[in-house]
Amino acid sequence: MLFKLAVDCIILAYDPGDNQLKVLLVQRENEPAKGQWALPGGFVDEPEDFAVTAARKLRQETGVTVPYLEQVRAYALTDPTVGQRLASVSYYALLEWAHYAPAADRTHLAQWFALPHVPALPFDHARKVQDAWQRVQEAARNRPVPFYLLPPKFPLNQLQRFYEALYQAPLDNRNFRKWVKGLPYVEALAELETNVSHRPSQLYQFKASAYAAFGQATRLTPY
Amino acid sequence: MLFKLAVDCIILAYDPGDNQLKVLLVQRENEPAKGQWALPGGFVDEPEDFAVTAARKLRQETGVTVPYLEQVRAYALTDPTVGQRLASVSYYALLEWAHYAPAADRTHLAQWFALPHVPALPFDHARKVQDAWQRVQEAARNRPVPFYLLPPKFPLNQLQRFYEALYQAPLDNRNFRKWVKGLPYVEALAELETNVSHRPSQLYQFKASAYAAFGQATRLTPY
DNA sequence: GCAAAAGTGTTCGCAATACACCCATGC
DNA sequence: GCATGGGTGTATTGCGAACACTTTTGC
Repeated sequence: MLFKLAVDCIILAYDPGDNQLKVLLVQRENEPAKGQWALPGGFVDEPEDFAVTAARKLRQETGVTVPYLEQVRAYALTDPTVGQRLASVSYYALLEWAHYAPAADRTHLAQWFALPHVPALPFDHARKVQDAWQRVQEAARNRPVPFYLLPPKFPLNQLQRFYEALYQAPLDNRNFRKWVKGLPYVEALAELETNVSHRPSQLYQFKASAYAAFGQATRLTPY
Repeated sequence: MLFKLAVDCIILAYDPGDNQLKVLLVQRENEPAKGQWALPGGFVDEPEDFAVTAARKLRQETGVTVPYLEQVRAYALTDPTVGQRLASVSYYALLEWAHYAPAADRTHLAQWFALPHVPALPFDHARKVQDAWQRVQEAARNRPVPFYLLPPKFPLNQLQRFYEALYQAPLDNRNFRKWVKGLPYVEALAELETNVSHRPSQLYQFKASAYAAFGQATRLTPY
């Protein structure tokens, strides 16, 4: 028994404009579900690792090049209208918001949607988005996820709002700052925001070098 | 491009005899890797969910019926000698040691191997075992994994040795017992071990009813 | 001077860790 | 009575949680 194999990409970015985690969707140009918003992806049609296929499809459809893709899981397509046997493997990627620069030769219209407000999605894409989101939440407990999603320099309150968006829960500002200051891989810069109509915030950055040693020892998520 | 899709099963059980987590392997009866120990599994050849296929293959090859299977992830088979495109999806299951009762009509010789000492495995099976083990370790942080692996009645020290086997790390006996006694879903029985040449241990059991409420709140893993 | 967001300390309770000896049984 | 594994308590420490006001800037 043979299968067509599809890959789906859940591209996530943190929009500092409205402090929301967003997922990139494309408008389908073919049946089924033509015209609807859906996850970018496509059928595996080259003898290469699925992640490579996923990155290529993503590049074609959205014009975005992502640095890496992390597998979420495989799904047996349950749609009873498809006669042929189908399976799909989904991947998530974390993208810095400012790096979103769709190439001109993309084949689909792409748009960001805030995670708690994604539109109704065809097939099992809604579930895939949920699964991926949950995986990122879990990943953030073991790895420095915000490193991939925040700009190189950021104020602490932005980091806090990122975590609030990721876990959809408010955090105590003082406890949060206390926690961050204990982290070995976040360092303060001697630089302030400018041109804001309120007290300017100090900027921070991630120290990539300090990551390697951690992951087990220090707590990576805020309270 | 079409794929043959395989499923692989990582069946885990806790052997109270030597206090080790073990994985069930079968001896391959066909090429490639004929005669070697490998994970039970096979090609998906029916239009059904992969997990169902996995359970059926498992039943055929080892004679074991497992209550459920949990997906680990999908793999693109990287073996360059296979001309045809192959993918595989692996599943793990947790089995109570005493429930291992292979049916007579099984097609392969099956044997348990202690997790830290699995033999060299063909294909990418070694990696699959490692991935599955890690997933079980993670699952134990959110779900009552020992419930599936220990007998209905067990002494506390057996539970401790299970956790020590799972995480390959020694635990402090007094702290462990203190922790267990705080769990709402482990209850002491008015029953003792018998016929042991030392002080008999008290038996405990899991209270299935108390699981539902937890998973987030109470810490599920020992120190 | 006012609006808007940044930044700052302390207290309390509990959970995590470390640690050494007595107990009950079979032989 | 001795070998074997089962069982017990306390003190310390550091982290998680709760909580309200002052500071700096642009306009």
